[in-house]
Amino acid sequence: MNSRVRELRQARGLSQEALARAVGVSRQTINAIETGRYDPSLRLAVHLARHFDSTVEEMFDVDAH
Amino acid sequence: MNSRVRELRQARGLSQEALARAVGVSRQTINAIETGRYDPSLRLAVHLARHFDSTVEEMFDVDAH
DNA sequence: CGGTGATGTCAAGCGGGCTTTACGTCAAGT
DNA sequence: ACTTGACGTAAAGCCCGCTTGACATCACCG
Repeated sequence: MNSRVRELRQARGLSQEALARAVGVSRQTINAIETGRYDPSLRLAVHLARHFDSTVEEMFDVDAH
Repeated sequence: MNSRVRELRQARGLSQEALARAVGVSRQTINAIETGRYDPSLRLAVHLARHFDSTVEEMFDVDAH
């Protein structure tokens, strides 16, 4: 699933680790989502969207691939 | 996780089975989500929100419980 | 050159999301 | 009384989301 996590994270100058701590998951989880290795849970997706003042629909492209 | 799936489904006069078919999952999955036994995946949550012309954030209360 | 931060990825393990199959209950209608 | 539809739930099994721990690479900087 494509997402704008990396784009938004970098736009704010955050490391994967800093974002991971901010949303309560491990650094590897953020990396896996950014590299498309797996999709976040609904809960994590909402937390990520909130963190970037966005919405789930705007941040995650459920239709890609 | 609380959701408005049951409320919206009933408002449209759909059975769990009809909704399940519409969003591409089993009837048991819809039932489990409505009864709070587990949370939908991000993909399914988006499909459900779309089906009801709503948004993920409006349909699912990630903070409940 | 040596150290540090950021990133990518792997492996093992746990629990959860979803499936199929299968029951049981209840309401409504004939 | 019987059937039918809708719902609730259980069990077994598969795959995925997430964890910790570990290792490698690369850029940058003293």
